[in-house]
Parts: sequence; C-alpha cells; structure tokens
Amino acid sequence: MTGIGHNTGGDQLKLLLERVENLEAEKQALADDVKDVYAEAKARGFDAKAMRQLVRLRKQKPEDRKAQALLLQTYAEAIGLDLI
Amino acid sequence: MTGIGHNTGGDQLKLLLERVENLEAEKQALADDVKDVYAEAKARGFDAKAMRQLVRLRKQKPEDRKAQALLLQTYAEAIGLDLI
Amino acid sequence: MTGIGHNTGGDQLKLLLERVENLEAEKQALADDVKDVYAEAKARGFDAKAMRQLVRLRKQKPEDRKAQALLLQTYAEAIGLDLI
Amino acid sequence: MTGIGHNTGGDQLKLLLERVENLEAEKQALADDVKDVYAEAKARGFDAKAMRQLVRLRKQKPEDRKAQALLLQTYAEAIGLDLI
DNA sequence: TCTGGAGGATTAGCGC
DNA sequence: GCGCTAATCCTCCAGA
Repeated sequence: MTGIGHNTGGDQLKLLLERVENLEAEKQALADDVKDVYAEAKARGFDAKAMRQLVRLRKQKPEDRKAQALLLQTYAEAIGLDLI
Repeated sequence: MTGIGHNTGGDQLKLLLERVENLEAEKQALADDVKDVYAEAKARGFDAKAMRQLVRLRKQKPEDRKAQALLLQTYAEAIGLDLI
Repeated sequence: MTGIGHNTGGDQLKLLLERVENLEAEKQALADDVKDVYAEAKARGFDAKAMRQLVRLRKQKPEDRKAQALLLQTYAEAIGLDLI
Repeated sequence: MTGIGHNTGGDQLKLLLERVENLEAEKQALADDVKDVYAEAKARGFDAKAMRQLVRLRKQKPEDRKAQALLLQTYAEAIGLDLI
C-alpha cells in the first residue's frame, strides 16, 4: 500500500526545482527589462557599452575604484601606454 | 540663465543608469534566493550539480531534449564511449 | 645619470606582459584551429554541439562520468522526467 | 564480412575528436603557462588584475581605446562620477 | 589561503 | 544589418 509519504524524495526534489525555476524565471524577466533599458538608451543616442562600464564603476566603492584607476595609470605610464 | 532642459543629457543618463541598477539589484536578490534553495537542497542530501542539470534539461522542449540525447547516444556508440 | 637599473619596474612589467601576450597569441591560434576542425566536421555532416559534449564527457574519468549519469537518471526518474 | 570502410563514420568522428582534444590539450598547457606568468608577476609585487587590464587595453587599437576612454569620461562627468 | 567550479558579462558568429 | 545564441573570459564563492 502506498501511504502518505510515498515518493517523498521525488516530491521534495520537484518542489525544490520548481522554486529554483520560478526564481530564475523572475531573474530572466528582469534581465529582459535591463536589455530593454539599454535598447531605449541606445535609441536616445547613448552608447550601451560605456553605460555598462559606468554601472560597473558605480558598483564599486569610490576608494576602491580610485585605487584601481591609480594603479592602472601607474602601470600604463611605466610601460609607456597612453590611457587617454 | 539655466532654463528647463539644462543638463538634460546627464539627467537622462543618470535616470537610465538608475533603472538598470535597480533592476540588477533585484536580479541579485533573486540570485541569492536561488543560492539559498540550493543550500537547502544540499542540507537535505540532494546534489546541487545534478539539480542544475535537471533545471537545464527541463528548460528545453522535450522534443529538442530527446533529439539531442539521441544524437549524443548515436555518436557515443560510434566512438565506443559508454554513456551509462 | 641613468644607471643600470633605471626603470627596471617598467621593463620587468613590459616583459611579463609580452610573455602573456605571446602565450595568448598561441592560444588564439590553437582556438582558431579548433574552430577549423569543427567547421570541417560540420562540412562532413557532423553536429558540432554533440561533438563538444563528447569532448567534455571524454575529459572526465569514466567512473565519475558514470556516477554522474546515474545520479541524474535517478533524479530524473524521481521527478518523472524522460531523459531519453 | 566487414570490408574496408566499415564504421567509417565512427572512425572519422573519432579522428576529429582526437584532433580537437590534442589542440585543446595544447591550449590548456598555454593557459597554465599564462597562469604561471601571473603568479611570477604577483611574486614580484605586481597586481595581476591591473596587468590583465593592460593586456586587454593593449589588444585594442589606440584610436579605439582613446575613443572609448573619452566617451566614458564624458559620461562620467555628465553624471558627476569621479573617475580619478 | 588558495584552488576549482559556477554565474555573469562580454564578444563573436550566425541566422533572419 | 541587427538581434540572438553560443563560446570565452572574468569574477566570485564554496570547499579543501
């Protein structure tokens, strides 16, 4: 007889997978929204690549960002590379 | 005098960036949730790697999944690779 | 006077970068060769995607590959997913 | 009877896979070498992350690199972000 | 601490 | 030509 609790492993697993899938569906929807924003920006004449750089830079703490920029500048100068 | 419309480019850009950043913050929160689900699954004895494979497989259309699996089997047999 | 050792840091750095760049150029050449092989395979009627899967599978140790396949099968059955 | 040409498909496939695998083994060896160079650089006090940035920048054509840097600066100023 | 693996982002190739 | 998918690269994080 198949009492309550039969196949519990499979049911548990299925529920876990569904939770993951729902979360990832929401993530995907947001990713699509991000894409839309960049498309809108492009339509207004902005450059998406540069915008992505800005987003990355703004995520960093200012001190970290500055330290990295400084280090890069130092290295660039040491090897004679024009960053400008 | 600085009338309406001054710095509009910068303001537009800032608004676009903020929309992107808000969306990405939400994405990150969801990514964290996904990670939590896998951690919970692991705590219950499930293997996260296999679960990720299942999520990937379930994303595909059944016919596509089967066609690919069949082709792989055919090739594996042709070169003498045991898939089991 | 600029004696021996002047700008040593910059020179060292430049040499290190050049070593990296040379290695990466060789890597790129090999990557191009790989691409050529897949193109040739495709021209002969083989499916590149399935071939990539095979390459991945053959990289694994047989026992690992089988253990993973078995676990996946077990999970797939538990949630009622047809892998075939 | 198994004449010449039997299993030709499988043999062809196997040969193609082996060509890919050999190339990828060489690629991996080079990737390891690259890693070694970065490790050596680190041991000498250089920052690997900044070095990777330099490698990326040096791959670009100077005019492209400068155009991008300029655009980034323009945008950064427009939104009041200090790049320094 | 550091090494391997997974996720995310970028980029190139392809198809529409 | 552009959007999209697939591959590569980089970053982060868990695990040893």
